[in-house]
Order: sequence, then structure tokens, then C-alpha cells
Amino acid sequence: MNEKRKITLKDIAKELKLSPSTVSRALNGYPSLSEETIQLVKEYAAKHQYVPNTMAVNFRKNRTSILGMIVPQIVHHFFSTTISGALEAAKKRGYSILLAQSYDHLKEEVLASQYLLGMGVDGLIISVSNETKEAEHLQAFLDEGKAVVQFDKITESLPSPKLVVDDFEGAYQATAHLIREGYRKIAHLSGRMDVKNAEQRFLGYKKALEDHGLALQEEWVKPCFDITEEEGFSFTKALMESQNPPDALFCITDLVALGAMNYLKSANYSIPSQVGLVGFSNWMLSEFTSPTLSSVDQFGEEMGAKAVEMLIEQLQNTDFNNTETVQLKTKLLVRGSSTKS
Amino acid sequence: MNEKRKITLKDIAKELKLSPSTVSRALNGYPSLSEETIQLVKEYAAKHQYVPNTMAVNFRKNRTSILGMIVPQIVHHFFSTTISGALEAAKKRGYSILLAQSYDHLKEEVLASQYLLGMGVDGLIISVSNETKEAEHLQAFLDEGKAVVQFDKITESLPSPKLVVDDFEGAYQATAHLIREGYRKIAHLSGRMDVKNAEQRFLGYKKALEDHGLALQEEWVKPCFDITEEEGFSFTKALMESQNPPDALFCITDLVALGAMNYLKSANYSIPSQVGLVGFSNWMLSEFTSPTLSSVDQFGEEMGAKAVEMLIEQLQNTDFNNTETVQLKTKLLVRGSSTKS
DNA sequence: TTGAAAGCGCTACCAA
DNA sequence: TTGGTAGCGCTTTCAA
Repeated sequence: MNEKRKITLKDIAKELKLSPSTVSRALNGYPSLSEETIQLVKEYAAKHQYVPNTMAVNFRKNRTSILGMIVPQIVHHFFSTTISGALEAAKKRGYSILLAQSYDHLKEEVLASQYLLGMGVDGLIISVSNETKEAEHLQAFLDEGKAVVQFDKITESLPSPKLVVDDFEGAYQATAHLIREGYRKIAHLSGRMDVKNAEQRFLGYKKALEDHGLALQEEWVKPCFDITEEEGFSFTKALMESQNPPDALFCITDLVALGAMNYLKSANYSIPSQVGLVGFSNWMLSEFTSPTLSSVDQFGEEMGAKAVEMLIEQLQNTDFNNTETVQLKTKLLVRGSSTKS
Repeated sequence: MNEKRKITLKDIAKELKLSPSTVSRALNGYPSLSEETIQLVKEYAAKHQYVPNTMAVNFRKNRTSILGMIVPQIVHHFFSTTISGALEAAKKRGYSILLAQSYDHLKEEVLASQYLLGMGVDGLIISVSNETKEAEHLQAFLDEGKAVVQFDKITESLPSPKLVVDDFEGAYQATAHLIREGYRKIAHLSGRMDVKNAEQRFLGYKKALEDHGLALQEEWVKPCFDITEEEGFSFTKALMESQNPPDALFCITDLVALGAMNYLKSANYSIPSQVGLVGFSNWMLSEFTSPTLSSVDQFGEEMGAKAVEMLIEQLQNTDFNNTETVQLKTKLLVRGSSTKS
């Protein structure tokens, strides 16, 4: 083992016959130092590969420049993109990110948040679990003067800034697009209406129909409970075999849309000429299906990056009364599954 | 803002008329302390919610209990599963993980590793970029007495423990399975032979053919360069339109297999009765195609967890001469695309 | 079984 | 413009 003795501030000071404070100031770009001294110190430091001891700095300054991030599942395309975006934004600002996952269970989320708090993170970015209604475990961060930003899945019981997707608008655009393409009988494979995102998507769908003079047909709205491919398949089957089959489907997620696509292909419907299809979330797979799947992109990278920026802003302002909710626009990606024309 | 004054060791000592050292020992379960004292201290600490200051402990002990992890891309199903597995294993052992990505560029990887080193991680888990041949930036960890474990994509130029998938065996199993199912003309959409994983998969394929008395047909091996869905599509088209079309395809990844599947369906071949198909990596999508895609699972979770365990073991033994390569078994997941019988 | 005290490396306050 | 120095909270050695 080959552990080099690391050079410290004091070593430099002694060697240069300066005080540690002067060396510290020179290295950290304080004003009111002579150019000479600064040069001298910097050169010496560079030459001897001085690296400040992060732990000492953290300890002294009582901050770590580490942000905590908790998501339900890393292994989920949307969340992995938000993580990726968050990492980049954090790196730019000199922060790094400690990751944890809740598996959509409150218990795990509480443990993870306590753990991160114990690790001394400066702030927390979290997309809460489905089970999270109360937020004492998150309040603990605020109580210690640490900022919290919620994103995507949020709880109103924590007074913190929030960052969400404009589901309503995304769903509206998707539905309007189908209408513009000439589809008139548009069904919606929706989600549970007690989940906010699902509700908003439904409302966007509904509004688009209304604005274009189409009536909402109750029997064309099928709520998926588990948001699975199987549900997409079977609900589509049910719809297409009904008295009044739709000519297009707007699905709450790409996975559901994939189920729909699988059924439609198995039953020899041609997409998009007979039936149009639009998903939501822009999973990676939507580029690779045949035909490719139109979808509503949620800009995961941007969302992660924005969450970091909001958090760091809090940290700097120590303005802990900000509870605004920021809505991020979505973007409809038109692909093969919905372009009749 | 509502920042509670945090209680420290000294506070407890003063209050209990003990010395800080005694309190520290009591809390950290040292022997040679009277039961009474231990009880007294623990109760007081619990009652007043004493939480040790992590930064001070890290500083004092000169370790952070944080591991660094660098992967080419978080937004990649396999890597996100390894991250997930690594997180769980680390949590169990009292470590947390700082994440960074290289985007498969050496330059980014060097930056990320320097960054993590600067953050004072205790060790590093890395899957190197395609561009990484030399490893000075990783050697820097070893030079500072910090352990490194490589996984999945590795470079031989760093003397560290390595953890890889048994690609040969996985490919062998996949090919043998196709043969057992009755396919006899098995093509291979391979990768670049200068990439080790690709080479091993090819060799496993080749060996399986030989062991079952089938001749390797040069024209049935198509090396994909970018490992894309498009390549899968076009090479499959070329193969099926050739004089001597195969009756099964073993593909280097699921994405390539998806391209193959898309072509086959578009040309009205029926899968699996006319053409059998097996992929590699068990992407999430392989469960949701129609038919579902047989694939070779790489146990990403286990791999991430194992990497953490290997790293922590190093940390504890400070045995830095371990350069063994551990091979993890794969598992063939037989699904709809390859079951003739 | 317990206490005293040094000191990890750095920053920032107060002086000069 | 620079120096001296206290001290962040904790662990650990040495001594009692």
C-alpha cells in the first residue's frame, strides 16, 4: 500500500513562512492580499499537489455540499432521467448527490430520509412514495435548517417548493393532436382518479374533447389500476370488441399504450391508419416499437436539474417560506402511431 | 426558520458531570465501563435526542463511509439495476453512495473520479467507459489508500478486483436452448469483436454450435457496430432475404433482438414457430413485447450488491493486492420468442 | 473504571 | 496586507 502523506495548509504555511490564515485566504481567493503572496501560495500548492481536506472543510463550515435525493425507484426510466439531470446540475454548482430509494413504501422513505439527514446532507430532493400522506420525517429537515424540494409526486402536507409536470396540458396536447389527425372517437385508458397526475391527464383529455366539440363518452374511459401492459391489452380488447369501438386511444403511460399496441396488432388492426395511439412519459421503448409510439415527454433531465437549482437557491437564500409549485411544460413527440396524414 | 440548537457530546458530559471521553465510550459501546454509567448516558442521550455530528466523526476518523460509484449512463436499464443493488448492499453495511456518470467518455470519467476523490469517498466502484484504456485517474485512488472495484466493463490496466458477467456461459446457454428447441440454423447478431463482452458472447455461441454438432456459418454472424434497433432490423432483413436464411437468431442485446423482431413481424414471419429469437441483458422491454422476448438475465442487482461487498471487504482488510476477477453467472429466461415446443 | 487533554485541518475573528 | 489563534465535535492516548 502506497499511501502518500498528504500535504496540509499548515505545511504550506510553514514552508512559505506565512500564517495558515494567509495561505487559506490566498487559496480561497480572498481580496486584500498582495498579488505576490497569492501567486506564491498558488504555485507552491499546485507544485506540491495540495488538495484541501474536504472533511475538515465540511466540519469547519458545517455543511457538506452534498444533496440527498430520494425517489421511489431508480430502476424506472423517468426517475433515472431525473437523477441524471440532477447529477449534472449539482456538479455544475459544486454539489454532489447521495441517492436513496423508497420503493414506494413510507417506511423505507422514512428510513432513507433519516439516514440522509444523519449523513449531513445540506438539503433534500424527494419524490414521495404513494403511501406518503404525512411528512414528519421531511419536516425534520426543515427543523434542522435544511431545505427540501419535492418533485413529480408531492405531498401538500410539507411546506416546501414543489416541481411538477403539467399533466393537464400534456394530455390536452396529446388529445388535440389526435383530433387534428382526423380521429374522432378517442378513448382514454386512464389511471386511478384519486392520483393527482391521473386526474389531471383525464381532465386535459376531457377539455380537449370539449374544445373541439366532441362529446365525452363514459364507456371510452377505462381506468387502469396498476398501470400495466396487461391492463392496456385487455381494456383495448374490451373497447375494440364493444358495440362502439373507438378509432384512437390516449393512454396514461407508454406501458399501457404498449399493451394496447400489442392487442391491436394481434387483432390485425393497422396503426395508425385504423387506430391512432398516443402514450405518456416517453419511455425509452416508445422509440423502438413498431410502429414507433407517439408520447408526451416529461423532460426528466430538466426536471431533475430544475429541482437541484430550486434546492440550491433555497440553500443560498435560506428563504424557507417558499412553498410555490412550479409546473414544467411537457412536449408531445409525434411518432408513427398517431400520424394518419 | 426553526433551527434547533443541537446537543453535543460535551453538553451531555457537562450535564452528567462526566468527561466527554466517558460519554463517547458509553455511546460507542466500549468495554470497561460500568453498567450504570452506560445506562445513564444512553438514557440521557435518547431523551435529549442526541445525534452525533457525522462531519466531526468523519473528520476525526478520516473516513466518510461514503462510496463513489461511476457508471457510463444511469439512464440505462442494466446500470440502474446495478445502482439499485449497490445502494441496498451499501445501506446494509452502513455506507452510502455518491453517484457519477461518464457518458462513456474518458474525459468525463476522469473529472468524475477526481471529483469523488475530492469528496473524500472511502472507495470507488466503477464500470469504465469505452474509451478507458489507461487508468491513472483510478490509480490515484489506490495511491491514497482507497480501494477500487471494477465491474461489468473493466480495464486490465488497473490492479483491482473485478466483477464481470459470464458472457461466454450466457451465450452458450442461449444458443444451446435454441438448439434444444429444435432450431438448427442459428444466426448471431454479434457486436464488435474488439469489445470483450461481445467476443465472449460470440465464443459461447460458437462453442454451443460445435458441442451440438452444428457447423458455424460465417454468413450467419453479423457484427453490429452501434448495437441499435436499426442494425437488428436491417441485418435480420439481410439474413432472411439471403439464399440461406436462418431459422433462429441469437442477438447480442435485447435492443438488437427487438429490431430483429420488428423486421420479422413486418415480413410476416411468425415467432417462434418459424423463427426463434433470444436476446441478452433482459431489458425491461423484453417482458412486454409480443411475443415476449427470451433473454439472458445479467442480475444487475446482484452485481451491484456484490461489487459493494467486494469493495467493503477491501476496505476492511486493506488488502490492496487483490486483483481477482469474479465471474457472475447469468440466467436464461425462456419466454415466448423461442419456445417452439 | 474514569478523566484530562491533544489534536484531526481548516476558517474566521480580532489584532497588528 | 498579514499573523495569531480559538475552536468546530469528536476520538483516543496516557495517566490516574
